[in-house]
Amino acid sequence: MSITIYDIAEEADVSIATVSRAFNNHPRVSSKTRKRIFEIAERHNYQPNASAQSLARKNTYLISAIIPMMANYFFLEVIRGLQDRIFGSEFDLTIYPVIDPGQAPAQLERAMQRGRSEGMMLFSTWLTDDQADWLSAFPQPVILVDSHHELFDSIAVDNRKGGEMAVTHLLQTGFRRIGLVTANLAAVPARDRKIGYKRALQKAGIPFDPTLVVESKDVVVHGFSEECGYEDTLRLLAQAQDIDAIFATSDVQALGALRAFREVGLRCPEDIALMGYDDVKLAAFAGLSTIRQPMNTLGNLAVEYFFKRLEDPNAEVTHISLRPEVVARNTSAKLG
Amino acid sequence: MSITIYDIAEEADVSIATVSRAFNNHPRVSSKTRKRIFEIAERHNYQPNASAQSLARKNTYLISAIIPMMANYFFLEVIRGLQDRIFGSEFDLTIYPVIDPGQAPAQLERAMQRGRSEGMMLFSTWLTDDQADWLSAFPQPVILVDSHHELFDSIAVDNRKGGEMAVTHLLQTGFRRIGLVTANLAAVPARDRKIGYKRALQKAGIPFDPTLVVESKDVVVHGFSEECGYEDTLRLLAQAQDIDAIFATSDVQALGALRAFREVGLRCPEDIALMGYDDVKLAAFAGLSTIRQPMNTLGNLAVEYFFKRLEDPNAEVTHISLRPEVVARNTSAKLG
DNA sequence: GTGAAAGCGCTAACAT
DNA sequence: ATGTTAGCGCTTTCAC
Repeated sequence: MSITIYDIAEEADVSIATVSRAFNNHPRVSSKTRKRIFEIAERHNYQPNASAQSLARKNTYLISAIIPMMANYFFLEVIRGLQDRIFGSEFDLTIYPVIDPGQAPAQLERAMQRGRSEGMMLFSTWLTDDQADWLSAFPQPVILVDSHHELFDSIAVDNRKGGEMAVTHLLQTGFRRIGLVTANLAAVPARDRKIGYKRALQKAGIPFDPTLVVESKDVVVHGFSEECGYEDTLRLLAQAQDIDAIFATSDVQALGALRAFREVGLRCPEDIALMGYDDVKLAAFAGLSTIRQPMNTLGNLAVEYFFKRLEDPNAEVTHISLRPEVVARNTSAKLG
Repeated sequence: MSITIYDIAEEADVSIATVSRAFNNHPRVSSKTRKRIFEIAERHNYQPNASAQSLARKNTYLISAIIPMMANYFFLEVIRGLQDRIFGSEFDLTIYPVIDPGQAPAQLERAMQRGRSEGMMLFSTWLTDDQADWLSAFPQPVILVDSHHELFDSIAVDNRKGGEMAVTHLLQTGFRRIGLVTANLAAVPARDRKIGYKRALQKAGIPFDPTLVVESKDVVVHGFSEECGYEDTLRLLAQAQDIDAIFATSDVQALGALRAFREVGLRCPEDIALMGYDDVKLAAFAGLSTIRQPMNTLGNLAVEYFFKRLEDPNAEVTHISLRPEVVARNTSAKLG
């Protein structure tokens, strides 16, 4: 088999304890033997066996992140935030990707297995109470990112506020008949953004008009796609009267809306304004006004709270709600 | 501490061996005791310790994938391909993200540590010979994806062919003075695509004109960015005579080119045509003609060859070269 | 400063 | 069908 601590010990004519100490930078190893050990290890390309270390130490120095990868750009930025904060620590990040929602439970189970990692960060996944109970039975920390449940520390962006900000921005720019192209309301973020939409109208004293709202019935990606945005926008345009602006619950949907506009010959923002949500790279390119989520911060804080929880498992549960930000570009520009 | 196989054994009044067998679906456990064991395990929320299992089995059932995450959309699709093929197997995928190229060596070392995984798939990373030697000293399989080195199995897309196809497409559509906006030639894919560019010209009997070429000097992302594409295109337009088309070595650069066109008042494709490379989502939205890489297939094959190598470590090294595909959209449309 | 030895939690012969 | 036992490769007391 592979070379072990025993082989090194034998060749260096010391005990395995000394070899182990040398590798763990234990102070009480004479620099002479330390040097000899390293030299031999180097020569044999020796590396400690991670499983054996974990077993003996009862520690893996690994953090699992479970990330649904449908929201392509969003999670990339979040991962960047994770890495920034983790790099330089003793810890290492491993990502369990979830492509199809059906894979989530299996990945959860794997990530939580004892001896795999110290705990996990779960992204953009809404837990049922059953799942939450199951998870909370584990001793390892679980941090929720971009979602919420009372049992776990969570870091999320305030979607209601974000929805409200989007619509308020449109109102302040001078638009009045504002439509909503929303993803499937089975998705909590969509639901929250819609609540924000209504709240903004209410604050402005504008009555809610259901003919100005279309909801995606898609269940695969919950309507968070260009195609859905395109179709739903066409539906909305067909049914709505005097509409002069649209708030779409994501940037990709908004891009679909833009395509729909082009197709029916509407200029944006001259004939109809548009707000997206997320601020993905595409948005800047398309000149799309949108609501930016602090994705890097999300990642940073996730690691932060993970470490906190690791230190003090009994600390009170913390919920952080970050504020999104309006990014005004072309599609919501004031006219004249 | 946490509950172990011993606790279960004691409570079920059997030996640990029986408990182990029950969990590993060994046939020779009476269904009565099996049931009892499961019941007790369930009650205590028992899970085997992964480190202990790996140590005893000498097997982790884990595959490491090292993925540089700068090329945002590309790797997403590849991961999808990986997952598709891996899901349902005994194996599990863990991703070691590389955000900053400087993190790569550390991640490599971690992923290759014995007891961590069965081996790794390394994405879009060109190995120096020293690195390759170092890696090849490990017994674990290493599969190269989107890059190439003679020592390892590799799966890549033929970038020379792709470059040639892009330019040939432009020529066939009727363009003659074709410029090249290339990423830093330190990046092997850029180099290969440029070779393709030259080859296409040569086959068409058109002499190579260096004033039609600009290369990014960026070293961070090697010029694969919208900003670089924008600036380099402006440079090219300033120096080139009678240019009627541009081939950019990536879609993001091409988007930058599009912005540059708008800025100097050039219509595309009426005044100048454009080809990108990759076929990211943005490309379809922008109506950008481009070269599509079979990203899903790349992921699928990576797993395929990983398993093959695991089965037969001494099999001959395989190099697969996939063919890209022309996607003709608006920016290379024939006029009139 | 170094060694001996007892685990860590599990698997897998080898018995019975 | 089940138990005994010897590892797997390492860490960590406790001696000296």
